[in-house]
Amino acid sequence: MGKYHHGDVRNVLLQQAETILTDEGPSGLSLRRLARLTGVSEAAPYRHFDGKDGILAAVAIAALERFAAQLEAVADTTEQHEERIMALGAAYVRFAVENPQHFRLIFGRERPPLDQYPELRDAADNAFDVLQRAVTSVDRKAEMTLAEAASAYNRALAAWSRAHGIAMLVIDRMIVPPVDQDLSDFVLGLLAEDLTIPEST
Amino acid sequence: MGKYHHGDVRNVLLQQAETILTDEGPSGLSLRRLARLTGVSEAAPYRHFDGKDGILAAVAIAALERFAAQLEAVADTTEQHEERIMALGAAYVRFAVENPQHFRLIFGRERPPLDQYPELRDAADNAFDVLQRAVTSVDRKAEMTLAEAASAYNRALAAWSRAHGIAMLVIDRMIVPPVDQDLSDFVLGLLAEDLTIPEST
DNA sequence: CTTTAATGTTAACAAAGTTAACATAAGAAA
DNA sequence: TTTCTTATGTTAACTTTGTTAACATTAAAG
Repeated sequence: MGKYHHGDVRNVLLQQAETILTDEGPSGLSLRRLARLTGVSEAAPYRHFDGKDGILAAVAIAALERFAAQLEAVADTTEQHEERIMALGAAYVRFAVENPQHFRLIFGRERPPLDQYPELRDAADNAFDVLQRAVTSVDRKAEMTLAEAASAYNRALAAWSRAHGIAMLVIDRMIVPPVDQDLSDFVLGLLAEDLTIPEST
Repeated sequence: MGKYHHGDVRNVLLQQAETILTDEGPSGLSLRRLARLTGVSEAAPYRHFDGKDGILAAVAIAALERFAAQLEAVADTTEQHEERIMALGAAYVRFAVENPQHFRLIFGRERPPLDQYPELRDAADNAFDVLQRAVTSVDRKAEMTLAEAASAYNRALAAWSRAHGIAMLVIDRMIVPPVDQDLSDFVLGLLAEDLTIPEST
């Protein structure tokens, strides 16, 4: 009975972990259950990953790479600067809504410690670099004064935190986007919203 | 030996749970450890709470009440509408920074299900009502047209999500507030930041 | 004083993460 | 080919946790 060495267990485990995580989130992912579902012994995953955090890190890295790629695609296809900021915000929220568990894994407390998984740290840094480059228009940085650069950085933080807040509140169902409106339009509306007091007529 | 009935175990448990949660977060709070630290048998907490979720719910309710009280205090002492929105945002972030674990408990996945703890749901509803009332200036609602009311609601969502995003990214250390600046000033700066493109000089 | 409800206790169970000890397969070295 | 080593699996154990059941004691109601 060739139960030993059934091929690339590592990838099958990762794939299965991806499925479980999508359905039940990081805390619902049990290594033992994962092993059983994969049809392998309960200790087998430890041959391929550094325990549970190791698997979560691997899934998080893959998620961050998809996230970064989607953001970059949007940034690359949007010429106008302001428009690009908005489009990035919408893409950011869209990723969160379409991949809530992955989004939570990327940002939440279940994320393995960055300093123990250098590749995870790199993946995270890269994704946020994409954001920041796109928002601060790095291609013009050479011409910027210090004050301009500082202002650009603040604008990046503002844009990021707005998108992040919307994403979080939506996936936590504290905010329910209107069903009769496109998600992007809803997000763009919130991003563009101006908090200064409207003129009293 | 009067080991039985040492007084109000419930409150001692709650207090101890509060301490543990502050240090280690909801997932670090183990019922058994809590019982041991409290000097009571490991099953005793079940006499006073509906399991782990019950304790978390109790802590979350208390936290939400403090949260709401702090927001309300700020809302009440700020006259000007725009200024009030900003001040609320700063207070929102301040609570998160000063009580990161409680903030996470209120919003995160470890929060017990609202539909199983009606008091928790009430506490949450109340806190967000305080926010929304303050932002939409409910005292003028009678004079509003439908369009104005919709716009006010959108402004409330925008303000909320901005504060929430800053709060989350700061407590997750994705954003590190400048050490040489007051936290509120930093937050107010981000809230006021305008994403429209700056004039090219 | 008796009865009962509240509150504690100990003991057990299942599930999870993890590690150790052992088994087998595959490939390198002889 | 035969042997040695490494990678990969397996089983079995240990610890911690959440939870419940069965039993004990106290406080209060009747």
